[in-house]
Amino acid sequence: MNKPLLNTIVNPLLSWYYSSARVLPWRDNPTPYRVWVSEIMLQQTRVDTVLPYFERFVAALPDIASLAQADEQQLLKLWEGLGYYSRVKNMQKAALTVMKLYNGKLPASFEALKELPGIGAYSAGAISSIAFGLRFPAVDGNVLRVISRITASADDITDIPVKKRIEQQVTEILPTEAVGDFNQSLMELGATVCLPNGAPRCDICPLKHLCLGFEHGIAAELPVKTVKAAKRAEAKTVLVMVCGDKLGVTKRKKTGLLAGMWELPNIDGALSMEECITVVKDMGLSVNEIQPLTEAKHIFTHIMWNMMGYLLQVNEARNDSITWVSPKDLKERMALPTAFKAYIRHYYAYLNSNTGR
DNA sequence: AATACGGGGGG
DNA sequence: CCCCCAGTATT
Repeated sequence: MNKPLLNTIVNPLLSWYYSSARVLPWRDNPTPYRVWVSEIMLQQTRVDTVLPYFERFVAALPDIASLAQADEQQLLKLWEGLGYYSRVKNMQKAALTVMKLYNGKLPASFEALKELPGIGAYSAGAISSIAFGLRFPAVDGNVLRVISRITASADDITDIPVKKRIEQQVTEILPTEAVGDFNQSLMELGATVCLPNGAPRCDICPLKHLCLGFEHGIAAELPVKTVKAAKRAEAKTVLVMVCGDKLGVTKRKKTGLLAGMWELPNIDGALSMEECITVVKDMGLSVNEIQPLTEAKHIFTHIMWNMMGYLLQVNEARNDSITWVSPKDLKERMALPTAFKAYIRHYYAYLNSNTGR
């Protein structure tokens, strides 16, 4: 029913895209591998954040074969700070499948791509259209917002059927030529002009003359989304344990939050200095000095960590659970989540204050 | 249909 | 603070 309206956006949008699109490294040389890597990195992540990660990743792992055989810690290190770490593990699983089933080349098939771990409807459509020129839609948050505004739709875009309907609407207007460019033009408009949070730049929009949301003065009110659940708060006590110039780290379990990454040893709850000393002694370590550190907060999508920390100088002892690492190894090898950044800083500050003596 | 899963940028 | 982001997998 909106097809006549939506059909009219195709040519203006493509023209605008060819004159105004940002220059991005994965657009320069859109091999299937580079498009794949970029699309996975861009899941729930802004372009500016991705740029340095993308260049470093494809330089270290230039093809699917090298990704397939990479060490997991190397993968996590390349992804360190980018978040949603299962993305890179799923990419490696997919790379192994591609080596086995498709002779090391990504299949030029929407259905086959969507079967691969980490590739859902959006990413399969993006790779299909951008890397292979196949006529499939790539409907991300940008596109849901742009289409909602153009059609003045107040439907809740968190609703699965609504999302399916918009995918269908976009499918109907996909051009036969330059389908990848068209999909990107919709996203590009959403990312640079049809901005979220009630801040669309209708003044500079190439589609304002045909946008129903603009015509009715409700573009800023759209799209409609249901609110998400509140995040829970957790108290943590983080240990910055130093032995000589080495730092004590532990590895997180294989599943769940920050799976498989290294971290500073930490205990649930806010421990007093005395409780902290007891815990560390129970780990088989002897404490020479202890000093409370500043509090820190880290906010995940669904959890908030309220952290207290202690700097401890300890003697090395028989202990299976702690790994002692040099500053160099910490920097070059260990993948640490951003949540511990505040306390890692205390470790480096400690090293600096010691070299002065 | 709801929840788990990171982190950062901008109002 | 709150919102949202070139989403996917699991329950």
